[in-house]
Amino acid sequence: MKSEPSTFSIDDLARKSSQQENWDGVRNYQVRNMMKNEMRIGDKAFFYHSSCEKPGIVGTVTIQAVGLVDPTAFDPKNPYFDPKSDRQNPRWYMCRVQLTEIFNCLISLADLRNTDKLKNMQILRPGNRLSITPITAQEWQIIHQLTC
DNA sequence: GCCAACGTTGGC
DNA sequence: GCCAACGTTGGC
Repeated sequence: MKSEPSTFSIDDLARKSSQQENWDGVRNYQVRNMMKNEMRIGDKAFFYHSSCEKPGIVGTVTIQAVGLVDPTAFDPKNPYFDPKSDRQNPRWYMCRVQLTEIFNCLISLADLRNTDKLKNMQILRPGNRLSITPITAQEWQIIHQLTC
């Protein structure tokens, strides 16, 4: 799960007293469908910092809730406001994540690219623009072996 | 700031 | 349903 650390970093998540946060503001249909239909409570995800000086994986989260209506779409003052979504017929959904691990060191994008067994990961494909992408159990294990 | 690689929009 | 134009993402 990608987030721009200037908007919401893993440290921001750690500062929450509950160490939980709604993953709101997603305005992409494929990603919405993942949060609405494919994610399951208890699923684990890597937290990835994107569009920053050192892009890469900084820790892991556990999914606490799935398929929640995203209320930011209803608020005209919210940057993620979408007039085409209304409470009777919501267009956008979110999930809720809980902080699980913060890695001692970053697993950089270069580290991921340099790992042969990860070369088919969706996030490494050219033009990948989805803020959430599925990974396999094997990829989960291999990435954990890159931690220090 | 550049640019590739998308996704979205809207006219037809 | 097609497709051009436009907007966004995100690494570099």
